[in-house]
Amino acid sequence: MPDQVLSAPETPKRPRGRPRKTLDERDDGNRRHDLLKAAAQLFRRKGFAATTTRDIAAAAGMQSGSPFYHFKSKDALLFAVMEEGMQSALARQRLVVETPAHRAASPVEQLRTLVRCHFDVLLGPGNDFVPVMLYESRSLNTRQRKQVAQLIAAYESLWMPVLVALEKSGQLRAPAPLARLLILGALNWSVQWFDAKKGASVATLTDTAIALFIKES
Amino acid sequence: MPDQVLSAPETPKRPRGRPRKTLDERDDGNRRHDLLKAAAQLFRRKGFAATTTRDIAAAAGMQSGSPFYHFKSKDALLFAVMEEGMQSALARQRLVVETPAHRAASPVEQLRTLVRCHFDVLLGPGNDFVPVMLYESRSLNTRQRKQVAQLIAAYESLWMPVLVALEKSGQLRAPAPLARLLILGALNWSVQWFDAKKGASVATLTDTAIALFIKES
DNA sequence: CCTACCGATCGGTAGG
DNA sequence: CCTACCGATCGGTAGG
Repeated sequence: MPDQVLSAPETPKRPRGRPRKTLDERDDGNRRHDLLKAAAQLFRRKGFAATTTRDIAAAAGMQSGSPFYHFKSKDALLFAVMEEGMQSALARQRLVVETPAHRAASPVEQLRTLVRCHFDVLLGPGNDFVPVMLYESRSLNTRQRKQVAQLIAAYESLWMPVLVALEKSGQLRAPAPLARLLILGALNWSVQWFDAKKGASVATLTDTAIALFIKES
Repeated sequence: MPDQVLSAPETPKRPRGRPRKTLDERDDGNRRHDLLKAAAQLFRRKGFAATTTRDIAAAAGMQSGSPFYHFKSKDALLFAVMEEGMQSALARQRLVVETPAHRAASPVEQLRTLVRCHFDVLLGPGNDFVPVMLYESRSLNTRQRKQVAQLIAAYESLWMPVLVALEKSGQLRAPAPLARLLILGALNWSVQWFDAKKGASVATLTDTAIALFIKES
C-alpha cells in the first residue's frame, strides 16, 4: 500500500480501550490526514468540482467549516492529495528500484517490476491519491500544475533507461518516448475498468501487459 | 472529421451576404447544434461540473436562460454530447469497416485501420465529443450510463474478431479481452498528451502503436 | 475544531 | 429565445 510508505507515523502504544483525547494526544496530523483520505476518495468518485467541502468534512466526521482549519482552500486540499499521492508513489518506486536484485535483472524484468509497481500504485486498496492526480489535474492552477509535473517527471524518468535498453535490443519495437506514452496510457486506463473483486489479478495483469508490449529477444 | 458524418445537414443555398433570419430559415437545429459544440468544448476543457450553463450559453451567443429552451437540463446536454459523439464515431467506424478493401485485408491491417479510425475520432480537429464521453461519464445518471454503455459496446464489438484472429495467429501475445482493454487504454490516453501542432502525426502514431502491440507472424 | 453566518454563483423557470 | 427572477448551495470566514 504505497500511501502508507510515507504516511504519518502511527501514534505510539497507548493503553487499550477507547482512545481518550487528552491534550498531548490530540495529534492534529492525524485529523489532517483523515481529511486527505476522505478528500481523495471523494475526488476520485465524484470529481473535484462535484465534491463539496461539506462532503469532505462529513466524511471525516467534522463540521462544514472545519476543513479550512487544516487547509487554506479547497484547491489546497486537491493539491495536497496529489502531492501525497506522488510522493508515496515515488517512494515506493525507489524502494523497488534500488534493490540489488533489480539492478542485476534484465531490462525485461526491470520493466516488469516497474509495471507491477505502477499497477500497485494505481489499483491497490485505498490508493485513491494517484488516480485523482491522473484525472483531476486540470483543476490545478498554473503553479500547482508545474509542481505536480515535476513529480511526474521524476517518476517517469526511471522508465526511460529501461525502455531505451529494450529498444536497442529489439525487444521494444517503438521509439522509447512514444512507447512510454502508450504503455503508461494502457496502465493508467486500468483505473477505469479494473475491479479487484473479479477478473484478473494485478499479477496476471502485469504479465499480460509485458507479453503484449515486449518481443522475445 | 467524424463529428460531421452525422451532423445536421448544411442549410441549402441561399442569397449571398449576411444571412437574414426569415421565419422559414430559422432552423432551430443549428442553434441546438451550436449549443452542443460549445458544451462539448467546455466540458472537455473544464469538466462537466466546473462548466456553468451560463458559460455554454455565452459561448453559443445566447442569454443565460436560453439553453433550457433547447435542453431540459444540464444533464441532458451532457448526455446529448456523448450520444452525438458516439453515434458519429460508430458511423465513421462502419464506413471504414464495410469497405471491400478492408474486408479483404489481413488482421494486422484491419487492426491498423481500427486504430487509425479511433485516433481520428479522439484527436481530429473539433472532436471534443468522444473525449467528453471518455472522461465525464461519471456525471451521468444510471439510465443514461446504460445507454452510453450500449453504444460503447457496439463500438468495441468490432475490435474483438480482429483481436481474436491475431491471438490465434500468434501475432498478439495476450488474451484478446485483456488486450482490448490495454490497447484501447493506450489509445484513449493520447487525449491527455497529444498535441497536433508538434510531435508525431496521427499516421505515425498509428504505425507506432501497431509496431508496439503486434508481433510479426 | 465548532457555531453562525455572508456573498456569490448556479441550475432552472415564468411569462412574454 | 430574452428578461427578470427564485431557491438552494457553496466556498470561505469571524469569533470563540
